[in-house]
Amino acid sequence: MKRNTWQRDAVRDALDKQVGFVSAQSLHQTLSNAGSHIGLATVYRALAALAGDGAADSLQSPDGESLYRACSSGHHHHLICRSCGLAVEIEADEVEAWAKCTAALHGFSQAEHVVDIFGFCSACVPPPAG
Amino acid sequence: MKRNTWQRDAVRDALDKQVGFVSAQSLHQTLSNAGSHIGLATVYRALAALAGDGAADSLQSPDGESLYRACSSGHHHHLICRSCGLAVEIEADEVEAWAKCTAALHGFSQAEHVVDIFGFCSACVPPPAG
DNA sequence: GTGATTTTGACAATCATTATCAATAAGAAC
DNA sequence: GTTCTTATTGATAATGATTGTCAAAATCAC
Repeated sequence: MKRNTWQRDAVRDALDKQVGFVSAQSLHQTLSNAGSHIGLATVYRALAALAGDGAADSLQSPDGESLYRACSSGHHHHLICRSCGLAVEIEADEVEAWAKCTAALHGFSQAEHVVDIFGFCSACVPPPAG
Repeated sequence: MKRNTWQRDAVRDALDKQVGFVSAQSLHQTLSNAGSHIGLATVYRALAALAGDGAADSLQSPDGESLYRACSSGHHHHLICRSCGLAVEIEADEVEAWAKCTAALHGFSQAEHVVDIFGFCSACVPPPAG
């Protein structure tokens, strides 16, 4: 049976307070700074559990790190600022339909899609192109 | 000045022969098995260079590994089989337009998008749904 | 409270990737 | 062809995120 622990709550709460996506490492730092003595492995486990339950979204940063964010509900996508981490949830019915259709057309089953946009938000100065 | 080496050619050739996406590690294995004494770090460098030149596509697997594939040209997306690695290049003008528009709507600049679909191709038996 | 069992946490282990740096080799100049 | 400059290689160490281990602690049912 699944048990409730203050650690899991702490992770959930901390994730809720984040504006954008955060790594497990970073969230552990945040919790530690706030005085919590939670273990790093526990943060990893809690985040994985949240993601599994659909209570959190996870994605891979371009650097290959796993990032997490409190998830409002259901399946959706994001527009993520490379600089400040700001994440905007995107309604993408259009893309959902396209993805489903494309997968089916090619005979693919159990298709999951990764659709995210990384860029610089209006508040962040983009570095010189080139 | 950029110099030509057999190592770079070997990596390019090996990548061309692959059906789907491969990791740097895996490509290095392949080359080694074929009798090549190329170094692992060199494979990483060559792949990064190819990706930088637009001669290869790279993406992150759900496990956080960087995968590479010889790239026909331009920007496109993929439908990737989790089992056999088969990758189908997808024309996604629709999604391109959507991504560009969405980023602009929210004031994002220098937007890059990640759009890939992972699933099981018709030749591969999907594991029992959990 | 008691007991069965899940969960935690410190640390070791793993794994992909990157940095280091002396040795090598490509290409230019002659 | 020889010589020189310097980009490139490769063996290995270093890094850094993530996962495994397992005894100790905490949770929930009773």
